[in-house]
Amino acid sequence: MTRTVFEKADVIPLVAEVFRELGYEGATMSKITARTGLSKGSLYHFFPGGKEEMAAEIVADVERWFAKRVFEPLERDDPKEAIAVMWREVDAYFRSGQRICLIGAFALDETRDRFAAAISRYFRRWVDALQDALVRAGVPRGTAAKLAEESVAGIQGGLLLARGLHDESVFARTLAGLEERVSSYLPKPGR
Amino acid sequence: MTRTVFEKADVIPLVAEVFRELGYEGATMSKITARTGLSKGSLYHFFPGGKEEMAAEIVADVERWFAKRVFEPLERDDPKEAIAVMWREVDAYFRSGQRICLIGAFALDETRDRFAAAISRYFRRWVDALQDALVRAGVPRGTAAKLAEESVAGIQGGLLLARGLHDESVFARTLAGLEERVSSYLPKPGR
DNA sequence: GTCTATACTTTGATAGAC
DNA sequence: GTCTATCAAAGTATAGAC
Repeated sequence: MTRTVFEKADVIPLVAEVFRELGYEGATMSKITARTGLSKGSLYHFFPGGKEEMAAEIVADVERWFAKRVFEPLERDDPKEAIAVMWREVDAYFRSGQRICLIGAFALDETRDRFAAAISRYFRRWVDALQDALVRAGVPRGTAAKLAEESVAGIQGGLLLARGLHDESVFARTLAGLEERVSSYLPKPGR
Repeated sequence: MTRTVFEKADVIPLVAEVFRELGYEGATMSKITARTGLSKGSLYHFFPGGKEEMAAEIVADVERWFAKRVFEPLERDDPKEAIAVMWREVDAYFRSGQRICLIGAFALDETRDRFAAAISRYFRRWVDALQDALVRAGVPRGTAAKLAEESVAGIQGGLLLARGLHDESVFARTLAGLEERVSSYLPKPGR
């Protein structure tokens, strides 16, 4: 008999995928046990607070991932390079449009109110970090603010439309279009 | 004693608002009765098929609304004028960012699979109608395709980001940015 | 077309054995 | 740390009176 023993760090991404696919309300305990292979006993062992605690930890985990791979580079590294890294990381994270943004999905219904602070912090930091990088790259502040907001919204919209149309290539084109547009505003050898 | 008697046509927008706010799974019968004031008896009278039938009729209703106010004008009327009408109607429909797109929200989780055909038809027609109008307005086909996809994705992303940030002005800026961008591609007195 | 009362299922959560 | 068994609450849906 094979028995798999998990640590919490292994469990989070597993459960996260279920919430991502089904949404907060759709992710029932029985669906989570069925799709992860973990029993209710195990799940409540890791998350005594139940669903709410699970989702909160998942949101925090997503936030940490983006902070490390996207936000911090934008805030700290060479801006043009960090922006290039962003397009690459975002494409990989969302599996070129096959995956949606869990935090974006939570934002759309009243699930938002449960995690309002974390959700707005996530989007706020993304927009601000991108804007900051653009300014450091030489883009005027006002233009940078517009481009940053447009990019984050565009990414979310591209994911949504790709899913709605059952056509992941929509996301690839969205990302390529945004990258080209942003690049055209970068001074020097950009355009 | 006041007793309100409804017709189905009055009930649909009422119930639609609950689905829009709570999502398909979040919109439980008791929440629907609580928020609409209609009892379960009335609801099952109008929708014998229960939740699934309600949501299907709501999706069809949204589709009809957009067909009449947005898609048909884009397909039929003076293209530049129809595009201008689109920005105006979309802003009004989504209450300048205070409301989200029910069909977009359905697209994000597995609710999509229940209504896959209607959802993809809605987005497909929107993108195609806009592209068609742009072509008729003199924009090259490839550019028009890109702009149309970008606009529909942008609108959805703007709604999502506005909600995530608790800041409806994001949607106003998104819409203004898209309109300006699209206009810049229109020949003649556009730019 | 409205409603309340009821049947039955699923849900979230707990207890306790291994 | 894993699991199964159990419970109260909430879920969908139905029946039938007005």
